[in-house]
Amino acid sequence: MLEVSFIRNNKNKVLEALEKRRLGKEELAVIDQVIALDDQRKQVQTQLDEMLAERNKLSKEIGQLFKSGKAQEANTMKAKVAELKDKSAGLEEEFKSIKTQLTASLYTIPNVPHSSVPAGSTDEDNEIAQDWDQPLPELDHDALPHWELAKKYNLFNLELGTKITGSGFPLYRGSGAKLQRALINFFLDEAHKAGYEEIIPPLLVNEDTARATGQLPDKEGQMYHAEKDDLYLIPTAEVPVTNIYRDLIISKDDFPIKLTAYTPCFRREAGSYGAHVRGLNRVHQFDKVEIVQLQHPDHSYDTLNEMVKHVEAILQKLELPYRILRLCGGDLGFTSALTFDFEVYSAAQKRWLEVSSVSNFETFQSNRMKLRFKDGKSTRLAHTLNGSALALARIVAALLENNQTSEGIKIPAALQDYTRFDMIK
RNA sequence: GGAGGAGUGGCAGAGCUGGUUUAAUGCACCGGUCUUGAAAACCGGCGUACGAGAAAUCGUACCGGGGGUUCGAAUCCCUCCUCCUCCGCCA
Repeated sequence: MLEVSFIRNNKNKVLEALEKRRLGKEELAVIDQVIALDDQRKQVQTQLDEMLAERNKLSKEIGQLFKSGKAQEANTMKAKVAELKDKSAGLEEEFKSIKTQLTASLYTIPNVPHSSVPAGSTDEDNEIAQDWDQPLPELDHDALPHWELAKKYNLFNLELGTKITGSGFPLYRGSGAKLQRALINFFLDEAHKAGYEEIIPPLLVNEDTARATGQLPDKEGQMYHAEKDDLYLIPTAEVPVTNIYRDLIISKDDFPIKLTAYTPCFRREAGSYGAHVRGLNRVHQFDKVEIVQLQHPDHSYDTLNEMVKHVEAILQKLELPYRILRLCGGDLGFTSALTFDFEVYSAAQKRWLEVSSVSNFETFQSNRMKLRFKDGKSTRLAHTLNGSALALARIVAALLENNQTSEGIKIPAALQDYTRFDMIK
């Protein structure tokens, strides 16, 4: 979330930025509410602090009086302090209530978009930052979409997933399962070569963790919730991995911190059925290798760029046609300041599929999770970034479709070391 | 799951028969003196957040989380969480 001090000092900038996100007048009004609440908070705190100081002082005196045997005087003073206590109790209530309201308001304010974020409302307004400049693959007219290929070569089975769990939980088998494992190892090795430390995090997280990265409050609907234990299944490894550094003050010299993790990801994706979500296009459980970086504010955009290049290099090795989108204000995630989406071309479906999202959250997450660093004498919030490198399900869809031949499905050269086969037959 | 023990500042570790403890002390860390340089020694500094103030500085809160008793709580009570030991179960 944004810092109140930032909102106070940059009110107009914040308002302009939020307009870029296409927020309505009501949502913009929250900025003034926040400032008003903060004014109240300060006023009440000043009064309360004075009262408590007085109480502390008198209590000490009472102690002294008892020690020197002046019980009579001490008892009169006790009554006085008791009175003071009643007043301060009321004030404390008020203070807590204001702070609760303030926090609740702050939670509704999304991140300020970076100046380079284009105006726009929907995904149609996203800017193509880097287009695919070669001809797109053209398949024979009898080319199959990946869900048909899956049946033909026995690679994954959606009906079995539905039988075991429900729709959107694919079951991979045979070469399909091997391909999945190969991709995970390939992605992890690429991250390792780029200097990321590998993490295997818990897949269930508590409320504090989900709140720190921005999944809670308000986005409960996205996550599966194990109610009995009040734990959430992670929608991305970003959540547990970034939270490693929750409530920590690190040194400036620790930057950059680079972490990677493979995890399954669970997303409820309520209410989306139809042709455009067939096969692996949109599922409730998918595998993903995530990269996370913590960086000094002065260098986070260089880091974002580096992460974009990392994802790009992987897609090139997989020989997949891809393009990079700069998300517009309306499509930008709640917590992000700047996001680049990667899409690969899936040749049988003849459409672009989102396979990665690389974002700089600046201090939005670090403020929530109190992730700071020492910069000389001052303590400052760090910048957090993350990106998918990469999400598997749709990569698999594109690989299968684009590489189908009459003899079988070709495996890209870079992956053959991992699959140990060069063709799915 | 059963029984017992424990959670204190970056770490170690006192305090826990409630009131000069504003959390002792040591280590680590930072600055200084000394030294050709370093080490050692010595001196000083050394948490976070918020508030008041031009500033110096002062104040408030925080001893696992939450609540309570009291004029006053690290210290007493309740509750939750976590860790350790033993027993049981188990990949």
